Amino acid sequence: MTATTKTFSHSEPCCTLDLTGPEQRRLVTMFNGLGNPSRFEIMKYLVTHNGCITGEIVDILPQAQATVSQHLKVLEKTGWIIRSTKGAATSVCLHEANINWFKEKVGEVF
Amino acid sequence: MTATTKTFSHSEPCCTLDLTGPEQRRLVTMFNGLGNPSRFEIMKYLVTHNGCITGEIVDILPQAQATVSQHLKVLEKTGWIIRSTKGAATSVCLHEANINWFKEKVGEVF
DNA sequence: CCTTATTATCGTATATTTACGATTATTAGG
DNA sequence: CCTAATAATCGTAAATATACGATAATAAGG
Repeated sequence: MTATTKTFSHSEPCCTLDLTGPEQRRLVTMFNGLGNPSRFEIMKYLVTHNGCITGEIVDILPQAQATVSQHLKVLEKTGWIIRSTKGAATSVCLHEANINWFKEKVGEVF
Repeated sequence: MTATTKTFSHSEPCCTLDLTGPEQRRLVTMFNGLGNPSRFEIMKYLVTHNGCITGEIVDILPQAQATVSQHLKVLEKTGWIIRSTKGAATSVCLHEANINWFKEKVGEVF
């Protein structure tokens, strides 16, 4: 290694952005999960109604129960929520760990 | 207004999340824009090659030129990049203002 | 002008997403 | 057990996204 100082002719990156493989796919998946108005609305509702049951979410959305159920499935699969059986109903919670991970990564990236 | 202290029986929201209308749609649109592996890869490349020309991006992606062009169009439409004619070529830059706005909103939300 | 380089757009095929009604589990209460 | 309440799944239709090759548009150089 020489003692000369390195110089760059292009603009420096604003961050390292060392995401690869599974981590990168996971991040893209989370982006995709929230890239839908209905699903965003669900997340927004959960901020003030964390742990509510599915039926409550169905009531506040203008779509059929089956459609909302599908959206919830996507939100679960992409890591935004956790669902747990609560008698005959299902309780829906924000997946705080994943959400924090997402926010962290977005903060680092770009 | 009374002097009594308000109490809540449900868990407090972690933030205000006062997004609505156009702002909310814009955020969802940006989520959607990055919710694709190829488009994420382009953004990642731009971090270290900001201002590069389209052909360079075509070269590093495993897809046809037409496909990459479409992805660039989406990234532009959803506010992630800016394109500007550079002779016969097109220079691609990160839309820093929008990116910062996005990061800010994601930081506030959820 | 003609050619080359570069990128966008067109037309199209395939896959995925989104939405719905209908049906099927699952749980709780009587 | 039967019924009601709740939510998931099925089957399917329509819309959107993704990908490609072919073609068109644009700019620069000779």
